[in-house]
Amino acid sequence: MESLMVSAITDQRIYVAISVNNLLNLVLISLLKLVFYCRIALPEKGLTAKMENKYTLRIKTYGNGVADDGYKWRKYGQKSIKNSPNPRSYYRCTNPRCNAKRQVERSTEDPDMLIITYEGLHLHYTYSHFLHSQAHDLSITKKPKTKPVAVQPHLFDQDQQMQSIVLQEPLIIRDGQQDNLVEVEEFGNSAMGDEIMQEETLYNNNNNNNRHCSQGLLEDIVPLMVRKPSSPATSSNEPFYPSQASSPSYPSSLCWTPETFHFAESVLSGIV
DNA sequence: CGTGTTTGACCGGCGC
DNA sequence: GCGCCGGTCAAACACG
Repeated sequence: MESLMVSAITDQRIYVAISVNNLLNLVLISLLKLVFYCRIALPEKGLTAKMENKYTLRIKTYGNGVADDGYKWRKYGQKSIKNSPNPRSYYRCTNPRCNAKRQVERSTEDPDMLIITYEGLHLHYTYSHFLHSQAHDLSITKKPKTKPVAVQPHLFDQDQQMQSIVLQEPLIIRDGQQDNLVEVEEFGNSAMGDEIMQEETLYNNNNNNNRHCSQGLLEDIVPLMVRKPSSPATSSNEPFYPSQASSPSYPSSLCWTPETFHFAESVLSGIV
């Protein structure tokens, strides 16, 4: 089983396929620009209806491994694909209530690039989210032995788009007509390769004076892997279990300081 | 023993 | 109808 050597990552690129054809999406893109200095590329047209609930992440990694996205996946197949030297692995969410799937494939052009295709919606929080809410005791450093219980997501009643967001789906906001490819390139990312203990140490060190360092708005709309690409992503079956008590408090390389937030707020107010 | 991976077999869609 | 190909199944196996 592969394990991601996140410590080797110095320049992580995350490509996120999302829909951008409404104001909310534009706001999101603006946020991404602000936080990640991301470059935004318009998509190629012609994505079919088949792509509904299907979206692709392209993740630049250094070393072998599959980035963890906070969900727990079970591999159920692997196939060699025609005209591709790299096999494609098929994963299914281990939550029995969840029909989410993903395919992981190494890019033919760039061996360091992983192409992760998500399909379906998660009907639960990420495990990291769950554990955030569960881990009142900061001394928790081990994986829980019991399987995490699915938590009912807070669904917005009328808006499927918002369901995707709240469910912490990979970054996607869908309006059904036009998909854009957003390339998120994070510069100077630090704190790579943290072990959980190191995370905890970081947390404890920053706990008092860095509480303001919440991820704020992005917390709810950017998936774990995007929010926190420096998370100690392990193999796909060993999800990242942060030791922090609550997600807004844990230290992240994508620290969302009040200054950043106010800056973004002002920019966004300009947009809106 | 429980959980997850591996891998060959099987199935269904699609093009010819 | 046939063959190709991608996706899935499930038994065997590995591992902690």
